Amino acid sequence: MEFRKNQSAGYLLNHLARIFARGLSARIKPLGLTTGTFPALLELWETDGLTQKQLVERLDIEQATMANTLSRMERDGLISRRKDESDGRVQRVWLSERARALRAPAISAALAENEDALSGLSAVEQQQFVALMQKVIETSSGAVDGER
Amino acid sequence: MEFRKNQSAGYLLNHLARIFARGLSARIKPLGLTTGTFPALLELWETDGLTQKQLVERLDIEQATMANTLSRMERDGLISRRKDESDGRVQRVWLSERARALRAPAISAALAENEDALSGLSAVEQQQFVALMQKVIETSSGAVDGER
DNA sequence: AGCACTTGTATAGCAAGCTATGCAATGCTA
DNA sequence: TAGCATTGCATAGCTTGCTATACAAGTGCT
Repeated sequence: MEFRKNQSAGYLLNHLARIFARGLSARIKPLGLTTGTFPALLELWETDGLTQKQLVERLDIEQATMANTLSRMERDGLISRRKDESDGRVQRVWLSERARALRAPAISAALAENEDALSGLSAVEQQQFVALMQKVIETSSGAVDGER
Repeated sequence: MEFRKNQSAGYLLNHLARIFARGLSARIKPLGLTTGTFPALLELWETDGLTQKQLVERLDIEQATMANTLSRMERDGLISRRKDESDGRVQRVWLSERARALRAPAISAALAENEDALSGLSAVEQQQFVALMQKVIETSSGAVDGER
């Protein structure tokens, strides 16, 4: 049985994701942010007032995880959740002033982490890498419509 | 501030790692295995009797996580941990017969998941993708000596 | 209108990741 | 040899991911 962990995409992806997450976590910790809040914040910075369901769909994250993440974010003063006016089941998520103020430093941290972690690749290789990842995501069953 | 999540390596890696983990998890569940046990099993299938510390180093996983994972594996009858003969602090990890018997089906599952998830890439692109990931790992501060 | 079905969200539980801490064993130095 | 520093591992706690379940609100059908 021929199996080499460093030839396995699944193994390498898990390892890389952990490396990046550690790096990002260290950079955003001084901002009082954690990695799990980041994707949600990215969406909300673009469009405030999204429903939890919209976040779930856009980010391909399970509903229960999102509910828990949003609870923590509300606990930490990043968001508030308010019931939608026309549908009593729906919660809309609104950013706090604090969260809005964190946009620039948080994004700087993420860009710096990406730059740092990819510094061993040439500019062309970096583009290739990103393009290949995009393609795998688009062609996998986990694809989220309109991911861009 | 120009930030697009689908241009961010960190974001894409987190997403891909989750997609692969979901797929692998579903495939190894019937074997009674979970994704976190997989890397440790891979190492132990190659070399039985490794210490926890060796596993931690080889896999770039934090000691506490490894201790907990090994506890669960022992609970599930996959391994046993025994004190080293010459150093009272050291625990050596030994595979059970059950774990040995799971090697072939588990590796088949992983190979199938990789093949499936990467099916949208050509053979050349797949090689490129793996090579790029290897390179990022090797050049990052998370590199593990002799990873192969 | 009443009921069955669907939808959106919260909660419980487990795994897997990390940081922090504690304790026993070992190694080093005066 | 004794004291201190270091090492290996277990445990606590939190976050982040998933599956499963429960409940209320909403929708659609008869």
